[in-house]
Amino acid sequence: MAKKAQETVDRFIEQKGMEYQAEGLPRIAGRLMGLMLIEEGPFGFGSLAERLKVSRGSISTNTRLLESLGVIERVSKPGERGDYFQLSSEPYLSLLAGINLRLKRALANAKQARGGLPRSMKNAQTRLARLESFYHGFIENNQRLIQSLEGES
Amino acid sequence: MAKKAQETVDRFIEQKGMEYQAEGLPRIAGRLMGLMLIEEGPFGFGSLAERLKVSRGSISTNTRLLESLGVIERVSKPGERGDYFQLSSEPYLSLLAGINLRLKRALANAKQARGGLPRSMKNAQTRLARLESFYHGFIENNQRLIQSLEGES
DNA sequence: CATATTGTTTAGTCTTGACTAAACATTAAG
DNA sequence: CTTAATGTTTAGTCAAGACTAAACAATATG
Repeated sequence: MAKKAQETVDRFIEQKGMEYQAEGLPRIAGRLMGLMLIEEGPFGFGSLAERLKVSRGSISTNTRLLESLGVIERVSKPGERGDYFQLSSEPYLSLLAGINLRLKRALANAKQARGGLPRSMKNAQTRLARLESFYHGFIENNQRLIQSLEGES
Repeated sequence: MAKKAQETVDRFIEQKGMEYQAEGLPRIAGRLMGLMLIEEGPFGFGSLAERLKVSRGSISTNTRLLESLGVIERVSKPGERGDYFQLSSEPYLSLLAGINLRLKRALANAKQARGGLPRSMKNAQTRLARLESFYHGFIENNQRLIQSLEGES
């Protein structure tokens, strides 16, 4: 592979690591995503550990994390013993679903609170109603994006 | 205030604390947001420390964090020495702007990577293009939400 | 000036979690 | 059966950061 391409690949992997870290997720999970996005899978368990220079334990933990998020999947190769991993067919669908789940919980909390307040707390009622409307709009947006992604698959 | 209302208020504040923590932010920042959403401001610096039973240092740190996110603002009261805080007029605008900033950075990273890859890596090109399209859709959604919030203000 | 109030900064504690190395259980291969 | 391989779990280390108490600087008040 050309030197420039190799540099591009490595930089992208590290960038994804930093992006994940900025979102409060493990850096290694981000690097795994970066690798799987930019190189050809499926990837063997051991080869991931070697390639990213991390322990097998970290591969185990972080692949299971990404699996639980639905962005990668564990596959098997005929005749091969070990596990292999690859990007899910629609990684972003699962991601959006997870985001919406948390948003819906927050929305429910706000609604519950507003319901428990006396009518006299008018301003609080208004602020909570606005919060709910924001959550609602966000959730709707995501839902639309989910449908458009489902449409093109 | 009715006992039920008080319980509702307290529960909401703690819920917001947990929500913030789940997003990787300090719990106290979430509690501050919860309080300012559900009770009437502006809130004095010292009263915040007492009300939430945390140190003044924590109030200082977390109010400045929320200020930097644009969701609360520091105000002054005529004749009063201390600082007061209240929810910004449009807290969610700033929040959305911050999200879009990070998304745009990630989008730029993906574009840069795709540009640095040889044409021969066709599948990688496709995967990155899809990633970019996802980011693009998400950013557009947020932008639309921002405009609708600006419209109703 | 002396004292009190206010917000920030600093020093230190404590918890959390990311990560590694090694032990482990399971299963395949010889 | 023995050995090797594979993935998970465990024990332990390390760093990051949330939080507190106290020192601090600045300013108002008497």
